[in-house]
Amino acid sequence: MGQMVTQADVARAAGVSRGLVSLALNGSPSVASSTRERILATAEQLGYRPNATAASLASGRSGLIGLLLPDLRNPFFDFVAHALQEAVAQRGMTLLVTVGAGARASRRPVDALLALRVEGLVLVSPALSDEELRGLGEACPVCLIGRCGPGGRVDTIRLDERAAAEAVISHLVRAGAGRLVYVCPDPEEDPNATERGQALAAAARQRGLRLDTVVDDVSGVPGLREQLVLAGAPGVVAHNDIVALDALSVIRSSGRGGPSGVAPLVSYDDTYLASREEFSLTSVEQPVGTMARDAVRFVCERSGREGDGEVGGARNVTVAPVLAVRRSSSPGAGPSGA
Amino acid sequence: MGQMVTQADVARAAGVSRGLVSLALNGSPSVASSTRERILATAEQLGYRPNATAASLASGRSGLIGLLLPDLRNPFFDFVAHALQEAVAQRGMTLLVTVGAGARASRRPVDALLALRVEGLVLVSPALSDEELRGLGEACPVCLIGRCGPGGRVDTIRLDERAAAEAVISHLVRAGAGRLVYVCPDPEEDPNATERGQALAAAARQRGLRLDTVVDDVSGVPGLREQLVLAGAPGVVAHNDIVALDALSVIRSSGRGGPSGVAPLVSYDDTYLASREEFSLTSVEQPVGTMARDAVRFVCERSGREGDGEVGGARNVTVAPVLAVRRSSSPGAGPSGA
DNA sequence: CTGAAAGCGCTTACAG
DNA sequence: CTGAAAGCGCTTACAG
Repeated sequence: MGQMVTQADVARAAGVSRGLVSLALNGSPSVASSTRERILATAEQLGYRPNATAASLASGRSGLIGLLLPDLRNPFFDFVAHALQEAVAQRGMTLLVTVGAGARASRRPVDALLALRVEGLVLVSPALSDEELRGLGEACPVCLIGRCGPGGRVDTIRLDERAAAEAVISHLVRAGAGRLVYVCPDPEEDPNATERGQALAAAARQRGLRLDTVVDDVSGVPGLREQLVLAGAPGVVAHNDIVALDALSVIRSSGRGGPSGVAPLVSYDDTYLASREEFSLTSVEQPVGTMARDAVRFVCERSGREGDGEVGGARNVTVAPVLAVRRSSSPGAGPSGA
Repeated sequence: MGQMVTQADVARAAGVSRGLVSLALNGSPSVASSTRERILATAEQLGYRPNATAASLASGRSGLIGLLLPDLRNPFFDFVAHALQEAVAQRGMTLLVTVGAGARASRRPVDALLALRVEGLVLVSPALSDEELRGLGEACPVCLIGRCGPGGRVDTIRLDERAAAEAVISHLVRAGAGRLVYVCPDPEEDPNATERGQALAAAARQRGLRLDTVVDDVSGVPGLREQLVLAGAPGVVAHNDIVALDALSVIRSSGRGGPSGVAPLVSYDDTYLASREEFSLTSVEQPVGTMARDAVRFVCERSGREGDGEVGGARNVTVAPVLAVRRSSSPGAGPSGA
């Protein structure tokens, strides 16, 4: 695209040195405001566009924070991205998003981010191994959201799974569930499924209840259908709102003796899908804003951009769940959508 | 994060010159394979990580393609991002995603991308003015998806709105609609709403049918509810699948005399939401794969990376719609979800 | 097949 | 308050 105009061009046109242009453009207080004005006007007029790669190379800081998302289909990630965007923009930095699910597909985007010398990396439910994550943590400040900590220098922020499981199960028991079914995606896709399943199993066991796990895959949730025909309606826990939609349609279509589902359902993430009238899903809400702010702060502290002194080992923060109760867990009220 | 190891470090350790390391790392054929092996091994062992910003500065090409998405909530954007990702990866380039809806919120992410010297910019339904877009087109190869062309050097790829409107309206007429309602988001948010509305209005007018437009905002779609109580069920056109969900719940909840909605509904984008059993939306499908491939090719041609010679003025490509017919437009069959 | 050298556009001490 | 200069890590003709 033609030749880009550089600070040198601006300096020449404004009759000052190259260094001064840089200072003026970056708002250094040690530039006379009259000079600054003139330089800015010249830059504007010449159509000067800053070159962030050159600045990054020279200054040693890119002002970039990288985000890896498994996909862009789950509205929960929209929450997360927006919240991070805000925390990042507030620091005058830029958020770069890349997408990759699974270990293989995550590697390339992450490497690209590292090559751009991001000052921090936020990974949401990454499918990378603990060992790989620790390795990343040595190369760059890393904070995980929604995945348990691999150790090393990697910080993590996640839901208190134990408390969430407790809240979910006790709610379902109150709704009349005598046994439980956990519907989760392929654990390869969401590494957190294993941990969540264990927390739920522990909470169920404590009450002497049985918990079965079924996987939601491309063929739907045949396992759930089988569970529903057994005696006694189970309480159903969906790993997230997306999975919950699949579970919900199985529940509704297998409703024994009535137009409404009989099995109470609870899911996680509390996205807009959960609050939609036709689903009205009881769902575990996470304080995404806080999580995002902490994540950005953590990586900035590790990069030396903020805070004082060295950050030592991994920080593992856990946030309290809030159960947003809706109709899916009180089938008596009957779902709408009919 | 400690000091990163550079090519100079690798050169020293391997006992070769700095230039040779660069050539070896980039797979230049003019490096003896034995030498290359040794250099690669040394780099690996030292934990060398390429610095893309330095490479970009030195070579004059970043290998980056920027994508601006309005949000990450609409599953259609997941399609688009994945398809672009594929086309970009195939060229060994990297896709950088940023998010911003509205003119104001789009500016910063776009500037950040430009500062990183992306070799091309793909903007999905951008809310920027024609003038701004033409300006961008002077600074960088730009391709718009789903928005009409601003002229200048900006290429565009979009649905053939005339053909789509024709297909949608004739389908609704066959489904018994005697008048029409178009449900769209705030045109500030999706600049394509205006154009789509006009295409629909033209198609309706040609049949002597009336088309009213109602806006879907935070308060829901009160306008649609009013329309539905008027005499004669209208055919409803939703601007996209997200809007369609809102429209659908209004239609279902206002069903006069039966459990199923009476107004046939058609939407655009054909995302997974449309194909879900409980919605079963008739929706206009777009060939996203082709669109993405073309978009990447267009910007690469303009950047001089591909093709021969200069690309002149704007190329405006239009793609044929395909109507995926489902139950929402044949209310007689009755929606599920009961 | 290999090396020495210039330069990409910027930032930043260091002198004045 | 301003300027001259070194250097960030890499790529790439240009010689050998």
